[in-house]
Amino acid sequence: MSSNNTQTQTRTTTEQRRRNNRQTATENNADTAVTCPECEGAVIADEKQAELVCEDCGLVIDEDQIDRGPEWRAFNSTEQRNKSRVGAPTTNTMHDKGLTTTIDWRDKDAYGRQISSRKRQQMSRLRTWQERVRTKNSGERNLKHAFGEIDRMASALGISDQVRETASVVYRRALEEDLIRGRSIEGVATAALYAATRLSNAPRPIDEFHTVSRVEESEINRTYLYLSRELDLEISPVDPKEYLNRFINELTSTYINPDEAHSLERRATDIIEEAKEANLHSGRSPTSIASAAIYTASIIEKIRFTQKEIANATETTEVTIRNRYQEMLEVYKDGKYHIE
DNA sequence: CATTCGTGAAGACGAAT
DNA sequence: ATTCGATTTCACGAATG
Repeated sequence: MSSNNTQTQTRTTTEQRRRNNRQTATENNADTAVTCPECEGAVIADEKQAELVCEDCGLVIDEDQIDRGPEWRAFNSTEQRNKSRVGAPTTNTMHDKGLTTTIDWRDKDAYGRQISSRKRQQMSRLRTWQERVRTKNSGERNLKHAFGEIDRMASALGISDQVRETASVVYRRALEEDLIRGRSIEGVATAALYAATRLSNAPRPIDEFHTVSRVEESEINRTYLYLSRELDLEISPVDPKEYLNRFINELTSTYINPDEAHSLERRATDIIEEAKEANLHSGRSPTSIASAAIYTASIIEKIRFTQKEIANATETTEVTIRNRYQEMLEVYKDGKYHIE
């Protein structure tokens, strides 16, 4: 809150100063009125087209001027009120875009004179607080950026608000524990979102995140492991059943009716249970188990899908399905289900 | 012809050293 | 830090229907 205030104040004062400057500038212009070299008529400045034009004969005196005036378009209600966006140019090279004040470390005044010890002490205190405000701002900015990313990715992947919330909490904790240093904001944001889906028992295969996040898959994984270790996130291994819903929806929405989808899912759930009994799941990737179970279910239920179709819908490959589904079928045959 | 099946090479990962 | 073993993926060709 208070940091926000400081910032807006800084901005307003800069703005006012600019505005004053601008006023004196136009006054100066009026004093040294230009006349047209052709007809001696008055020259008017067309700021919109960045031209100096003679009012009488239309001669263009000077063009391609830079328009230093305020922008008169309004982008939000605040801007609409002041109809102005002037201020110091911002830079991305500084974490606060250079909008905060910087206090020199030298104990000199503006004329280079040594300042009194009392002033020196005051300056020292000011520097301390300035640094506090600045770093607080930096953290806030970091969060803002990260939350923006999280929101964007979550929208793209259709992840629920509740999971986003969790992701934000994870990210905030990471920031507080200084785990971001040396890592990209986007990387940590992605990892936090991935962790959140795991924490909320709504896991997504990690490569889905890669499609929306510019960050390499390996980095997402690395950062995720780091976060979960450092933050003691208690994340249980993914149950392949968690994937069934999504995968089957993905697979069936265009092909078959909801009833068939349901029986497919029930059967696949059954198969996974059996497979777990037989310890077929340990060491294998949960997505493999899920997709192989779906393929097996599709055979049993006689709702055939090709391995290729399932592989596409489940972020695995046909080969992996092949390698898994036969042993699943074996186990399942010896269990409740008997096929001819 | 599409689908399924099998294989070897290569990469990633975890556990062990 | 390296090594080893299991898993997954890729690219390919053969078998099947």
